[in-house]
Amino acid sequence: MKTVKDSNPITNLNFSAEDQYNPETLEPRWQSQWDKDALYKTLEPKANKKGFYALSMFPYPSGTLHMGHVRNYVITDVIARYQRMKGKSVLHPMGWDAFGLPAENAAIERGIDPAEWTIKNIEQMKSQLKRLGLSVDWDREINTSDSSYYKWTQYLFLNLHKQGLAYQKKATVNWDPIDKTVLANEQVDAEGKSWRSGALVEKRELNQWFLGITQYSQDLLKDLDELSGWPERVKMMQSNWIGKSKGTEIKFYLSTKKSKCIEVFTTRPDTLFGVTYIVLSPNHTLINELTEDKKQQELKDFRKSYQRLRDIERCSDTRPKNGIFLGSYVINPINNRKIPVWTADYVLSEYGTGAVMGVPGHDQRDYEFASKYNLPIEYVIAPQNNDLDKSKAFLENGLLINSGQFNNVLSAKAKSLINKFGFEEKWAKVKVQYKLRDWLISRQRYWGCPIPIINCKKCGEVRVPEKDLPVELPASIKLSGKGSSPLSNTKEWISVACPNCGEPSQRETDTMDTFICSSWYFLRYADPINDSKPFDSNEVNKWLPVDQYVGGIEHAILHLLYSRFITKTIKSNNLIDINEPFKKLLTQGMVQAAAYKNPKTSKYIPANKILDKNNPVDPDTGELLDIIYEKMSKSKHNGIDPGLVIDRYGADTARMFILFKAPPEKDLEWEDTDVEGQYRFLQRLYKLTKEFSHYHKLDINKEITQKDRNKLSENEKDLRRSVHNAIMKVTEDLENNKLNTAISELMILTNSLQEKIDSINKNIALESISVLIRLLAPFSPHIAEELWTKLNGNDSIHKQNWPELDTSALSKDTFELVIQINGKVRQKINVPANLDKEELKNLALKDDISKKWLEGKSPKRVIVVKGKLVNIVI
RNA sequence: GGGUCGCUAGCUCAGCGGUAGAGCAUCCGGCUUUUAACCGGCUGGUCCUGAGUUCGAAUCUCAGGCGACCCA
Repeated sequence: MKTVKDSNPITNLNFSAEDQYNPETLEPRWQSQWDKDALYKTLEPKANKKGFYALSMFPYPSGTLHMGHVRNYVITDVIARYQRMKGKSVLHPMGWDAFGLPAENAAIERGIDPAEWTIKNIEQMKSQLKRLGLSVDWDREINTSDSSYYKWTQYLFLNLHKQGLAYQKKATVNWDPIDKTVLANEQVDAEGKSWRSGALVEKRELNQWFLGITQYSQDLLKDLDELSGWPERVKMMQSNWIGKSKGTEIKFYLSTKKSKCIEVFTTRPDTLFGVTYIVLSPNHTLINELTEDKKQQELKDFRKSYQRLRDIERCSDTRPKNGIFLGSYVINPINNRKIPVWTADYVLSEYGTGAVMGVPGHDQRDYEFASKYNLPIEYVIAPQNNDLDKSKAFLENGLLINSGQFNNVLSAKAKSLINKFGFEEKWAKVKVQYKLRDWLISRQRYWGCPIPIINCKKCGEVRVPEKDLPVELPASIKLSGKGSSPLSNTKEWISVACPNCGEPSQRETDTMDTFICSSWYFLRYADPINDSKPFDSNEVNKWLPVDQYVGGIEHAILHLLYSRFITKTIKSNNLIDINEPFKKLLTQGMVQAAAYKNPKTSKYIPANKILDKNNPVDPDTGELLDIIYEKMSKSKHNGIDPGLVIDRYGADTARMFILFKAPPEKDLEWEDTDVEGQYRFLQRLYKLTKEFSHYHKLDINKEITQKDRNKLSENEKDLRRSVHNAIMKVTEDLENNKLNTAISELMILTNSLQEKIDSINKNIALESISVLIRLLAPFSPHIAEELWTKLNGNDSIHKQNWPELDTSALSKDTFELVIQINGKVRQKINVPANLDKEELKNLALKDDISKKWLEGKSPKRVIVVKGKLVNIVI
């Protein structure tokens, strides 16, 4: 169009309505065709070749698909489709994390059966999901709340029980007063609120089931090193969560009773001379014994106030610390000094030994505590170079002072000397401490996987025999949401004969944390309908580990840590070969949208009530509103329904937008105008191809011969360079999950194609279009398939090979040589590509510009970068 | 307080020693059997700041600023 007029100019022609890009009809048509052809059925990996496993974190079936889901599944889908075109057998499954509270809440609030509610929601979400055109093999769909699945969750639980990794103990637990259930620590947020109900969490003592994840602390930490395909920050978060610290356990014997001692854990044995008091956590096992009679009431009161505090708050550096003196003393083993025993709210019973040594001179929290209660502050470490500032705690390492035989020793050295000394004297031993706690899995809830244990008066806790699995949830029971576990009210279900002795016994009425269900689902996908075992090892070993796992950053710690843990326990049972379940991890960012907030009232105003989006005002008060980009949510009135976007623009546009707008791991801001931009891009490509196929009945399946290649015009060479440049860039970007820039490259190629299409050989044009739509296929599968068909391509485009890069097409005959004078660009000249350094130098020096700058003098220095520039230093 | 990652066009991002780029948006023009328009074109930049290394720094080093996340 731009240069040579073609006899058949193919732009600006008019087509009838049915020829317009119409995703509304085109997309469902292809979706049902793909279904009919079973196009996305999982193919067996070729012999001795591992398949590619592309996995999205499966959704909770809430009933409504939101943009976060769309982003997650589309990212994974692009990766799956790309790998298929690269010739891999791909496993790309989908399922439902279907147990959990919302179903139960629906039952309580509206009397709906949780199972029915769940199934209805799954149907609804599945049909919404299908509109996205995902290349999912739905034959492998799983549902964790279906007994065909949870039978095997129970089976795996029994294995854990056999290994001693599932056990009961009394525990102070987080009690959610709204949901009336126990929460794991991880389900309590930094503000001490339930992650689901938002209620302020309380403390209670109950008998609970735990999984012994702490037995794997070391492995879970160490094996993070294997995970080179994980984001650093996720690994760091896991590492922090596991929280390894090396330190010393030190015994402080009672001053009155030489046989009894308090053990404390410290990472700073070098400060032992500076201990001026000991603090027990308010729940410490020795606390009653160490409290004077007249202080018992005070202790009771103190504990009461302590109960209400949340862990995070208690340990916070900024909060005032409270404590009481218990009235007894212990002896510091290194200097035989008598020091008082206190209790305080800043010491956690769950961590370490539940007791700490107070070193106010060298610990911030101890310093504040000591200052508040007028306890002596002693300095035993001094900085090497500066003076010691006695107005605050000195936290760093340094030289020991006031420390007897250890004076003038450096902290690091002193630590090992004191450890050794204490070890010989039998009051110290080196210990590795982890912050990680065992995983509390009991839930006093109905809609979860029943724990397959029978409590017998004679035999104790007895495993349900494997042949009796699954222990099914009793159907249609009344749920009130009040009191203890709903299962404890189902008399018939509970009563059962002990499998050991046959005596009347009772079933366990707690159900499992849903995180257990989701800790092995990625294994089940490999063999989803096996009814004789959870999965066949051969099937698992064909696909696992997951090659690319995609999901939200909110699962950086819990779900991923639990899945790693369960995988390791299954491996130790020799059921699978893998040590780590997820080879590469992509944590996608949130989908955000503009929310309009009145800064005075903190109220969010729905967008449809705002007339001018650039200067939003409150429709009621006329006050100016803040525009904030926040995660889509009902309360902020900024949610955008994916269904409506697909109605209006089609799934391909929705996919393109969500992939293009930001790199996958970053937050994405929804912008209507940008969605339209994507729609226009697809429409332009559609029209271009459509018109081309209308005028040129060429065979897309025919290869261009080398002979023809040798006769290419400059324009044709340029286009071919763009084509292969796009192949290179898009491929690289896909390999690195840089999906946004990949789409940008597709646009660049489209523009360059459009510019040249009328002035070049039509076979070359067709070849370029063929490459372009194949590169587009993973991103926009429907339109790519439609255009492929329009061009009479063989079979489905999704069964085509990924375009191959011809690096020779990238090279140019000439290039633009930059001439710099003293590092500044002064001239650009076109030169042949094959010149060597000397020739380039001479060419540059001969140029008028250089002569002008040199004024007849010779240059101080000339730097030549081949294929790029010459820098003349004067 | 410590750590990690960012800061490049209005927006989202590439570039990571050698010519500052893409897409979208804006703006202008054209076309029309347009009305989710389309086509063409033009704008637009102290590459957060300062110092250093270098023939040459957006890129490397150091210091500072701002922001996000994690830990305390």
